[in-house]
Amino acid sequence: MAFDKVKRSENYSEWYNNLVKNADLAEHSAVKGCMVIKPYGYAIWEKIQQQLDKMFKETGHSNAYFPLFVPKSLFEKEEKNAEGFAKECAVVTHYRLKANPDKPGALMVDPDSKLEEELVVRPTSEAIIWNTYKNWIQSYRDLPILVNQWANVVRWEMRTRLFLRTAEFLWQEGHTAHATKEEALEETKKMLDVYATFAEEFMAVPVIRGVKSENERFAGADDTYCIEGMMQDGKALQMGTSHFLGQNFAKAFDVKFQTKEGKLEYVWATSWGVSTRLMGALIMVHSDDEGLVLPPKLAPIHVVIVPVYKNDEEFERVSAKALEIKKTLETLGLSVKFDNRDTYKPGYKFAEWELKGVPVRIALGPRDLDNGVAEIARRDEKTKTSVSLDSLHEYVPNLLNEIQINLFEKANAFQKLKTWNANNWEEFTEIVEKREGFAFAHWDGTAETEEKIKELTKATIRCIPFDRDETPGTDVLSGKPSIGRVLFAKAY
RNA sequence: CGGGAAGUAGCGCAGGCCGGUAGCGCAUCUGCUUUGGGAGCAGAGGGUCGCAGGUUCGAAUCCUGUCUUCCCGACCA
Repeated sequence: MAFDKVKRSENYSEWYNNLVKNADLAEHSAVKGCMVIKPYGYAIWEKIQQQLDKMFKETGHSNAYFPLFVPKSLFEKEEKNAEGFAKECAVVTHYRLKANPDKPGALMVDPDSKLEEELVVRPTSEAIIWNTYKNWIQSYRDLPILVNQWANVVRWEMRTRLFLRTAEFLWQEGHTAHATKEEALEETKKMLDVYATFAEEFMAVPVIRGVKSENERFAGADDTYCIEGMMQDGKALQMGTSHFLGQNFAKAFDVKFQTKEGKLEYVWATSWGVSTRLMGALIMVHSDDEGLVLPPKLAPIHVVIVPVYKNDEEFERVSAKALEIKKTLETLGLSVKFDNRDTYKPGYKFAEWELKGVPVRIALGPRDLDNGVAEIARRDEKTKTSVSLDSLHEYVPNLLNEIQINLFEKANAFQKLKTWNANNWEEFTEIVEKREGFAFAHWDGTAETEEKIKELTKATIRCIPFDRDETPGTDVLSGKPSIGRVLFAKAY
């Protein structure tokens, strides 16, 4: 185990990279831009999946699975969507290898195995799904269709970072079909709320909900809703999107249904997704120089028990009590690890479990047993207290709740601290470039101004918040009239 | 995809200019002593120097190509 000591405040991106590797979350693979998610990192992703999946089911959705490959002819049907993704698609052109006659032991693509039609490796699944939905939908009785899939997708990125942007990543994509525009809009909003609730209540990350500007909108959508979180370097991270697709895909794939009145109409669509990028957010929002800090609700291990002892006899004594505590806490639904490795000293274990972000540590030694207590350390505040053994079954669950709340409140306070109204260009550049935070500023609503601001400062419109200040004003750059403030920030 | 840097033991690095067959710290293994914040001592094991060519009697070192990573830029539904 390596314990790299690059401080968060000194080099944020190096700190992030080291943390991902040292906490055993993920590593690079032999494939450019693709990562290996290691067991501990994957365990966190599984917690994320389980909770989201539950929330999807509670809102009436079912899981299904669609193919990895999309025939090019289907992919290109919805023009804007195809255009948007064209530059980053992996394409399968052949289906066979053969021995290379010039190089013993080497293989080559068999030129005789060229596919009649190229297959696009899905960067997203709208095309294959809408081609399928066409067969599923005849009448209003077939609607709505509320389907989600957990899958991998590929986007050929030029510059990658573990979890934040990789060529292949894991995500879920919901794809729904509705009889009316109102219902589809309601679905779009509902799923964004699911994401926001998940981010705030489970990841302990406060998010700003809003609509994307036309520039930032999903290609093929009429509207894209999003949640945006603030990382500890003041940059924004898009943590989830929900798209109102209008009738764009229904028209492209000719998906019509017969209404009660017997008329044929195009169906209305939504799609929504979150990805392994959430892992990046989780890491960047809470962690510190000691390593990962996990909110209890997503921690694979809630409590680690570290025994302290001098000899076999003491170990036996401490061990017996530790196992008893483990059992008690597990009965309460907690995940408890008893670190009884004899090959490491307590101090080493403390540091290791801190690196891995385990929310609560219980240290237990002979001295504690004599006093009927255990030493409880919380990862978020790095404080320690002695707690009576008799009260652990109440103290620990309460502490976990407190940590969950504390992490959200700290993140929330940080976000508020680093968010300002920018009333003129000077203030705007000061906030975005020097103070490194979020700026609520007036925007004239044009793509030109948006582009220009991006060119000058690298800040983009993260979203037009749903609950924005709608006091009219003048654009921070162009001086033209604005009907309300929008959220600007540098983004990942 | 453009500019810069890097790749040598599991991890972090030295060696490279001036070619002679590889070293340090941590980790690992064995033994003893240890164990309340990253243990000590003694001994041991582990590397075709990213990969492929080339120059040379001889290449980690020089040359060419290639792959991967990092930083900056362009791109990022």
